[in-house]
Amino acid sequence: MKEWARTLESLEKTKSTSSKVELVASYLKSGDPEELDLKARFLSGQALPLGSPDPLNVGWSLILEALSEIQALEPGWESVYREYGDLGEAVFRVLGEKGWKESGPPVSLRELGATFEQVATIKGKSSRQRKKLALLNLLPRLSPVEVKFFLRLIFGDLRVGLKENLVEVAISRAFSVSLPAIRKANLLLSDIGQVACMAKKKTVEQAALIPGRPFKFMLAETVLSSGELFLKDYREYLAEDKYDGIRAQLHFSSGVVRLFSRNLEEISRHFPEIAQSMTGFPHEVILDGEIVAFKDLVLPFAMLQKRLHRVKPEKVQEEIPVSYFVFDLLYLDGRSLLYQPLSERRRLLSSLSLPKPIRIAHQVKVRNAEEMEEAFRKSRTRGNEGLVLKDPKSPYSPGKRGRQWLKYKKELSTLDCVVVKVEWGHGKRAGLLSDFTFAVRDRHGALLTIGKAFSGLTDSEIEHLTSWFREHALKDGGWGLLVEPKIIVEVAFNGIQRSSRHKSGFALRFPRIKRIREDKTVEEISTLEDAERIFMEGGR
DNA sequence: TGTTCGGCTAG
DNA sequence: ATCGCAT
DNA sequence: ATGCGATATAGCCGAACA
Repeated sequence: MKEWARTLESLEKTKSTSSKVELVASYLKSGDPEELDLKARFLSGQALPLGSPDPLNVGWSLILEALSEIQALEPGWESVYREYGDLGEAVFRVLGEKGWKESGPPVSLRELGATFEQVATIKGKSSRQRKKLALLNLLPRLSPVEVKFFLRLIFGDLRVGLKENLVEVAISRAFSVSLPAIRKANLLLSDIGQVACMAKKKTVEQAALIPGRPFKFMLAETVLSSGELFLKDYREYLAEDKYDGIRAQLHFSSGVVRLFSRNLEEISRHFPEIAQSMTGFPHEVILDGEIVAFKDLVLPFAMLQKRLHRVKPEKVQEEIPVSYFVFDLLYLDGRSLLYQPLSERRRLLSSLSLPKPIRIAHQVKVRNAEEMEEAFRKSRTRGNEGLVLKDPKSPYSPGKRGRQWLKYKKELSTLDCVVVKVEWGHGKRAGLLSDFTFAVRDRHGALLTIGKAFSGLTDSEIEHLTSWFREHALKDGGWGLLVEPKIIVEVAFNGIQRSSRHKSGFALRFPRIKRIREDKTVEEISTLEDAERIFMEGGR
């Protein structure tokens, strides 16, 4: 682990992408070749292989308990935490301060990996204690830097400016295998460790799509207007309804149905009606689509949410039935279709007759802005969010968010809200008040909170506002400040729903700050009635 | 039985 | 989702 | 212009715990 932590320390200090890649490439080539898979995986911030059956189930509270048992948390550690906005960094500082020395045999990456897998399998009574014991077996044997990255790895974010994408680049560099070949192998196998080993053995070309084994999903980018799509040359898009549900990949092979969610988790048992319907289907297929709550009509996402993660879905199966709207066919009877153009995949898809709760996604061709707007309106009428526009010639490029798929959604009206509470940020936002709770007013002028947002402002706006908030604090709660209701922000969002979390009785879905309204006063902000109106209009 | 925690989903 | 940096 | 990394929300469920 020493070498791993040293490498991460160097990465943390360098901004340049090319130096990072160099560092990682030489680290991958050095040391014990038996540990190559773990090196690649741990550098990507994954404690467990993607799609592992059991998660770690280790979080803040358990970590804090374990740390206090080894006396790693001196009184006052919280202020150190606030200074750096990162638990790993805070513990690193505290341990350094007290001259902490590790003792016992050093921890190898192999042992680290084995511990993670063991921790994941621990379940049942007193599992918390047993998980903690497993962590305590390692902690005293780690140096302060190792502890720092050990904790960050558990949280799944190393915060050194390197993610799996750059690890792929480094693998390509280290073993002189072309980057596209590495990317392709990784998307098919979803195992960066295995890909690193194959690169070393020069066998990446053997990576293939395997029915039953999930791979990364193709994602879409957002477009704001129909105008921007048809400005340039003549184009034609396939416009599909954008369903508001959960994305899923269905594999049907050797009589077995497996459904996977976007993070490659197997979710088959949560949707038995989909799995069962495929019994006896005459083709081997891999499908891509969206699982939606559906009862004659498409139901809102909130309904589907009640079915998610249910161990006994039968209880709600009748009340909240689901449909699987399929929009892509990626594999058919022994043949991968990933590199076939979308139009061809779609043609083959339509030729299959899929069983009942599985349906084919609504799709039309659009050639100009008018047709696109028309398709958009119709999609909304069917209860869907908008459109996904696809280039008919495009291959299926998993893991890529490219301009080949574009999503177009409705702009919901915005609300002007006043900021009443602000909280300290984390990581690079440490020391900045970056997280705003805001309110609307009722008819008596009382301020009722309706949401919390952090994105949408530039760094300099946040910096500027931080000093303003410091000067206009009403109360310091440690985690942040209650502030004078003077800063008005225009908030955009994707939906509004009833909620007990906020005093207004509503919560916004995906709120983000559009701009600061310097021209408005608190008397002029949006009212509870405004929120109710948007709610009634079907803001969901 | 109610509460806390961890993890998952969406954009 | 958004911003900002690196290339 | 593009790719990548960093920043975080609300709601819901189940499992473990008190």
